[in-house]
Amino acid sequence: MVPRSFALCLTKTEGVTFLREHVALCTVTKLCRTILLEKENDNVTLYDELVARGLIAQVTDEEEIKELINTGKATFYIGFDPTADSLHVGHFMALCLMRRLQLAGNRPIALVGGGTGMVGDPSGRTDMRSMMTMETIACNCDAFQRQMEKFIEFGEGKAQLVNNADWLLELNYIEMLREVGVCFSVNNMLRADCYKNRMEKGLSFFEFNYMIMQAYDFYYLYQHYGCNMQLGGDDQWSNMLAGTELIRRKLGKDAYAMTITLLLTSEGEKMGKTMGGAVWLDPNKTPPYEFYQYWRNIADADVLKCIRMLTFLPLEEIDKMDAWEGSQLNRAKEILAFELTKMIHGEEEANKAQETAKGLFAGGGDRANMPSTELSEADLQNASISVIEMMLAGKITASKGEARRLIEQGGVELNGEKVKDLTQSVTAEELRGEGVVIKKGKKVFHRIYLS
RNA sequence: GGAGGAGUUCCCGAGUGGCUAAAGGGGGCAGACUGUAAAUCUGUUGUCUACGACUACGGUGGUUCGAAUCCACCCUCCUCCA
Repeated sequence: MVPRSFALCLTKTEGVTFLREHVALCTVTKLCRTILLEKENDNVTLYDELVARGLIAQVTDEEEIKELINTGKATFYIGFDPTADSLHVGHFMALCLMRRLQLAGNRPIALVGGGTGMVGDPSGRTDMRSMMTMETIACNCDAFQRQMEKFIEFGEGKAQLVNNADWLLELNYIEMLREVGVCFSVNNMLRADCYKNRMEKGLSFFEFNYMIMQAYDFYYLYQHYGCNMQLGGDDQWSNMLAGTELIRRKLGKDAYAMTITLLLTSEGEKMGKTMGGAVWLDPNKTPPYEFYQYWRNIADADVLKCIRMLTFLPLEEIDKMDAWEGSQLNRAKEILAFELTKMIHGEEEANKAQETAKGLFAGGGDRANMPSTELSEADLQNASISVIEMMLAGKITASKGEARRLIEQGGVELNGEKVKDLTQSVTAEELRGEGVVIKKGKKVFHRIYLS
């Protein structure tokens, strides 16, 4: 993957979008606050709500943590490793949780792993991550910060953003060993789940240290920011325990850890993966319409779980949906897709995506917002272009061979008509204005037009 | 440091000189059936200027009319011994 410089990512339109989204989010924030207030009146505490939503996987000390977060006394951190130039839906849950906790008065610390990113977490991995350059990491960290600002309020007395490069990079090896290394038992570390599947394939000493670095982060934040709790994905459990353990040994103090249930599909796979890779939060990497469609196409078995875990809809409302069956669930998918798109891209974009989808699947419809590709005269030959060429230009297929195959199998439509001829093409005239719509399979619509 | 083993297409994994763009499975994509779901059945799954050509079995050279298959060196990983 080619690292994109952050400056490049921020186009003028994105700046506008950003503002718009931010406004939309503030509305959501207000809404959530009212919901939460209502909750409090009903004597449903934050912790209970998190449990009811199925968000909590493991905790180190349930009673203490309950007390801490319900009373807004927690200062907690979540780490994000800068492995890409955008957050994806996997991070989304963590962001939502931060927000939930922040709304209840707790102080979030978002930690970007500029330092740990230099090593890479072996958890849940069967092979070593490729090492990233310093520049890539720094650029990714910046991008993360931008995106997080949409969800969490940063500032004095509010959420804070830290980068562990600030303290990890200057550590001295020998000092580190003497200070921290003595607190870890290799025997114990090897028992950790996250290393188990690496025992077969091999685990380098380099990666083995990841856990220690993460533990050190917690230790550092505890001392410098009064951070008393760490949140993370369930796959982080061992790394997080290492942190509480280190704090106990070095400082004789208690710190807590809580893991978030990993969002898996009913097939047991990590949510948010498509053939094109992850589902990103950055509209340039995953356009709102595609984002919407991802959730719209979710399996029956996963809808309610997602609504419960990811949206801010009141629990009573969700409980009602629980009774929904069969094609009624289709409605639930629509709600899920809409709510999430609204949270990430703003209400306006969510409406657009929904209308576009409805239009397309009901036939005809509004062409303006579907994914589209603009061609120029230079793409044409003799004032026309073949369907195969257009599919390639619109990145609907990866190769001409694939496009051919699809046409042969009857999987391509042009303006609602099945394409039967491999050489079929359209003229420049037809491409002007609205252009033409190519449909691949049942769900992929793409508009091609001439500038 | 020593001994042995492995590296094949998106993944797993067959393949020991031509019949191999490479068995089988998984995954993906498409068709039928549906609810933009799942399951099932069918087809398909390197690229292209497409009855042909080109690129591919860790890397680089070599042997041969011909190499994923044989040889040399190198790289990476695994297992056992120290």
